[in-house]
Amino acid sequence: MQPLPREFYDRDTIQVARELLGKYLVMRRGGGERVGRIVETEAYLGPHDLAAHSSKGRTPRTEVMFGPPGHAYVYLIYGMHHCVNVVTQAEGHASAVLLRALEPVRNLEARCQGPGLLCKAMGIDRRLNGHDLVSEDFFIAEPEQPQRIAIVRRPRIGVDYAGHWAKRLLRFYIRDNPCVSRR
DNA sequence: TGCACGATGAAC
DNA sequence: TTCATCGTGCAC
Repeated sequence: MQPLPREFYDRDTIQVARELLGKYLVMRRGGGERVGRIVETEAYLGPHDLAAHSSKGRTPRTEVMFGPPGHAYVYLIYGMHHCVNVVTQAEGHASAVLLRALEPVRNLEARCQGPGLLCKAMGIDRRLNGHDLVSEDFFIAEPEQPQRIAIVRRPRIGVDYAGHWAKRLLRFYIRDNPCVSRR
């Protein structure tokens, strides 16, 4: 399995969010290899998107979002759960795609439906913030035999504070997949 | 220096 | 519906 090239991430964020569905998230740190199939994502469209962390401006926390594409933006939420995003588009664009749920493929026994559970199952924490996904130990790859999928669009979860941005259909998931966090 | 509040998950 | 738990951004 080959890591997706940086050009994959250096594109329109909605396009990346859709195309990440069905891809494999691979973790080769700490011994064995853990692999999950991405079944649910959300797009965060830069500083003007009031639901995006980058709407707060360039801060120590959001620094990675403002950086080059293809890097992991990992943060702690509610003091106890981690969430992982992939940075998209050109440096300074400050957009990203949140990975919300996986379907277990290899060495994933724990449930991984929801961004916090996904990180727990894959062993992702803030030490991986800024990690380059164009690498050999933590990356995203095209599966050997890609499946044909139907994509459902819904409003993003937990962003009711974001005004009209909360209504945008920026959450994507694989139709009828049982591992999606919410219907 | 203090404080309100989450891109959540689990229990009740 | 409530709560655990703490880093972040912003008010003072």
